[in-house]
Amino acid sequence: MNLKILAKELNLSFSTVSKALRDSHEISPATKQRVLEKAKELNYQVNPLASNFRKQKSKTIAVIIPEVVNDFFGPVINGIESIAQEKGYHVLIYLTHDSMQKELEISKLLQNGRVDGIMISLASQTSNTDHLNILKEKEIPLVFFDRIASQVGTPVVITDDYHCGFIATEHLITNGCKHIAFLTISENLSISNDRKNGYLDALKANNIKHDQSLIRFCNEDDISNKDNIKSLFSSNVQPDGIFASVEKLAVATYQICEELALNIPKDVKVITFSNSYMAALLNPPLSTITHPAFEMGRESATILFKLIEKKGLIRIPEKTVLKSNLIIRASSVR
Amino acid sequence: MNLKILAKELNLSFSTVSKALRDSHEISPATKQRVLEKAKELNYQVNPLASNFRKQKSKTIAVIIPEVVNDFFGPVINGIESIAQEKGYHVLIYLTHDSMQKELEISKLLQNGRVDGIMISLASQTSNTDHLNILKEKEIPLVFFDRIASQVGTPVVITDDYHCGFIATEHLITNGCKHIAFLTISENLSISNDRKNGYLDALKANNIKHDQSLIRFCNEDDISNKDNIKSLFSSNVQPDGIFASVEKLAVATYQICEELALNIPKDVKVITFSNSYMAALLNPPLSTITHPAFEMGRESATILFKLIEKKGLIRIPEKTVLKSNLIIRASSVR
DNA sequence: TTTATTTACGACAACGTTGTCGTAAATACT
DNA sequence: AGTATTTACGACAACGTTGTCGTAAATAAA
Repeated sequence: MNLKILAKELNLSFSTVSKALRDSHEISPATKQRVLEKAKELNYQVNPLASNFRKQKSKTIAVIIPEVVNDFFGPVINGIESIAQEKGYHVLIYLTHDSMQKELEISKLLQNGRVDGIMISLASQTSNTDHLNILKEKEIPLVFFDRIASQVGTPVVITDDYHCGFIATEHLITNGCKHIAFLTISENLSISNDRKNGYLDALKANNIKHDQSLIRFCNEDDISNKDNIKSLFSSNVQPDGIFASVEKLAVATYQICEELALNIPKDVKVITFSNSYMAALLNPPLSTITHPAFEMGRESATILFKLIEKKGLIRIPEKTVLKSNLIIRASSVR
Repeated sequence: MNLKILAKELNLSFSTVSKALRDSHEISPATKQRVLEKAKELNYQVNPLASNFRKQKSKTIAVIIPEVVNDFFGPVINGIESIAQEKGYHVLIYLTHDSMQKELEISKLLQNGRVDGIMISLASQTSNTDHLNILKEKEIPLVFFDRIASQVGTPVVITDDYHCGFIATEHLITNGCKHIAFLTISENLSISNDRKNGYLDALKANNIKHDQSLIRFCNEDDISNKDNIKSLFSSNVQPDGIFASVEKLAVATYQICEELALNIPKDVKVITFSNSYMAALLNPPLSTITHPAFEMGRESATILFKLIEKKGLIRIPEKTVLKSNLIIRASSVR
């Protein structure tokens, strides 16, 4: 089933049929009608491979993320997909598992017209962005969200991580914490650094001397992370507050506290970045800074499609900042 | 940059270059070497749109799922992606949001060669499978996982839902429950029915009369679900055990119990199907039946690729059953 | 009526690749 | 030496669509 067969059935040239199907003004309404009916009758659908090739457009976007087992990236994909579906685009998913090498390989796959645009949230191991600069040079529409690389010079969508780092820390201080530990996952990641800077500035603003040993870098390995956190409690300055920059570190903290028979929030208060709806059901209910993940997906997809459609080369704001939500629960109040 | 330009640079015909790049036996090692070097130098990469079109293969598979914000479908995608990446395939994601209409539209998009194969987990609203039979008739490789439609006659990958329904119910009975409510989400879904049948048979095997009012069908609306669950406790037969077939219903149950000042597990015991790693941290820790989600993704992707590659038309087992895990925690023991 | 313009369609050339086929030259077999 | 076979490459025709261009016929303008 293709245009030629359909055209033969209709006694029309296949270019006429093609134009009729795409509602070209060159074709009379009567002919369009005939063509459309016959197409429906024979269940004709354009061959997307041929069409994409001819137009050198794939009607597809790529989403590159570190992982998908996660209450943040899930809703982000959801948001992206909702916009893509509206626009008639298809969504490819690529996982980096926080590896720069994987991210590099994936970028290479996307250099050659396979997709019309790319949305990416960086791997935590990504320390340079040459591979992304190449995409930018090839003029492939590119949008960063959450874990961004602003130096590439494409639109970015983020949350107010610095501010949230600041107010979450201040919240702990207000609730009596003097020794607040900060658990983070990467020295490369924009979000980690923004959150950390918010934390540091909040300490400074409240005249609390910052203790480098209270900042702990964690990784993918749950066991070593737990050891890392546990060692906090056997050091000179016992923390009375823990600020986790990602959910899994808060969960690890809960487990360590259980193990060490430390009461949350009496002995140590906990707050974390997290999008889990189950935080409220934990024992005790966990205070969180919650991202507008779905909106972030929608917002960044919307920007990407503006880039793709380039309606008269609109200027797109370089940076879009969405507001996160501080949700105070029992784990962080006295 | 394309084959023609590359060929001109090398003083070779473009078909020779094409063959050299694909390591054809028709080309001498020396020439291959030359071509490969030049290709690298000029950073030549095949145009995937042209190549896909010519070969009528997209090197892409589609994954159709109800939602992605979920501790089950996340790891499934992860598993699928890990196999796809190995095989050099790309992964398209489509969300149905449990709507049959969306599922139908998506299937239509995939009828025409856009993908080389499809993996699907049915929408809860899907009540007939004509749209999937069409895909099957068009001989597009198709694999169902978890929420299957066995009548389509393609390979399916599932867990032992009936058995888990049985043993989870029996576990509650062993712990003293006499009136066990079953919370489910759909009358169409294979998994719901399998789980329910396990539940019913366990009751029968233990000589407990089954009370139809203890089976509650829930939907997408959290508020009406809560009302539904709440009404359980104001009926004649107060349940002393709740078996939720999906996590969100267990969470709703926790909230209702909080509201009604019912103690879990003293007043009512709770067990649920769930893949959340946070179940252990709830108050009280929640007993779960946990699926091997990652393995299910890998297993079904592996089967799909066998179908795609059809190495000598291998026979593929119609049904693959993976074992789920019953994890007993405080919420269900006396 | 003559000339300009619009309408409605067909012919045809891409898009970049892949695979089949043809064929000189080189090598192997009688 | 003559014939058969292999090797290594080039020519070329697809794949199905889209968009440009050309052109009869129909309509409008003069």
